Amino acid sequence: MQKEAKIFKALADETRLRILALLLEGELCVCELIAALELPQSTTSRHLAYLRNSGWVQDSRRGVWMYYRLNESEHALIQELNSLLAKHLAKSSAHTTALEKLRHFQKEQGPQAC
Amino acid sequence: MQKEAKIFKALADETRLRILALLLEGELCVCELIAALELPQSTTSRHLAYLRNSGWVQDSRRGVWMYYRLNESEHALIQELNSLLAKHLAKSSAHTTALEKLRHFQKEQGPQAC
DNA sequence: TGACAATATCCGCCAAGGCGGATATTGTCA
DNA sequence: TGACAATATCCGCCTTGGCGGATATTGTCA
Repeated sequence: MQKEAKIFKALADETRLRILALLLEGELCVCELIAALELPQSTTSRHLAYLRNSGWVQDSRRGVWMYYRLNESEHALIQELNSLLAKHLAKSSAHTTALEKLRHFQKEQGPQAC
Repeated sequence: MQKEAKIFKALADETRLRILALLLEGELCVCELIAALELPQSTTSRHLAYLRNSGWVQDSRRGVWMYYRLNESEHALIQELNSLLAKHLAKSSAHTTALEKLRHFQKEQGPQAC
């Protein structure tokens, strides 16, 4: 049950919920997340580290860029929670405006123009 | 998304997960929870208040006894999380021993022998 | 190699919330 | 009403973790 508490702790913060909601779209680079969330770089990076440590996301480096994606091979609870998040966070206006920011950033500058 | 974060915050504590797992069995009196969890009365009561404030449980007084049960009429997310909890916490040994403690207390002293 | 860009980590500060003993509240019953 | 039992709340203490600016790390490319 300790493991489960750790998994839920990661969800007990609005910024991390927003990050997970964005990652449901697919893999994203840190600079894309910063642009979509409109948060300072250190804050964004700290939350990503938290999500990594609690088993929610995986990272992979590609040159200077770090890409984060939802962790596919983790605790079954995480997988089922992902479905719930997809269903319940998508409606949120916080999420749709973040998505717009993301699309705009991707069009204007592209991921490699970070 | 703030609402969702509040819902998940309630799950971000092992004691509260244990309480919810017990309440999946049905309505319980505070003294039964104290016996099953083997926690101080003030600690137990505080967590119950937290669960009440975050929409997870309802209470009802019956004489001197306060009974707590899962809140049926809340956010859809809570209902779906209840199913997940039932599936994922039931296996935990922390839960099965708490259940034994509960059964023992109910047999030995009964809820009104608190 | 040196400069730069992307990211991670460090730092000091602060609020939320965990703990359990002490106290207050509330309902019951003689 | 007074005593008691069940529960809630208060209190002081302490840890976790939020924040964002400053600094360290790491990879790239000329």
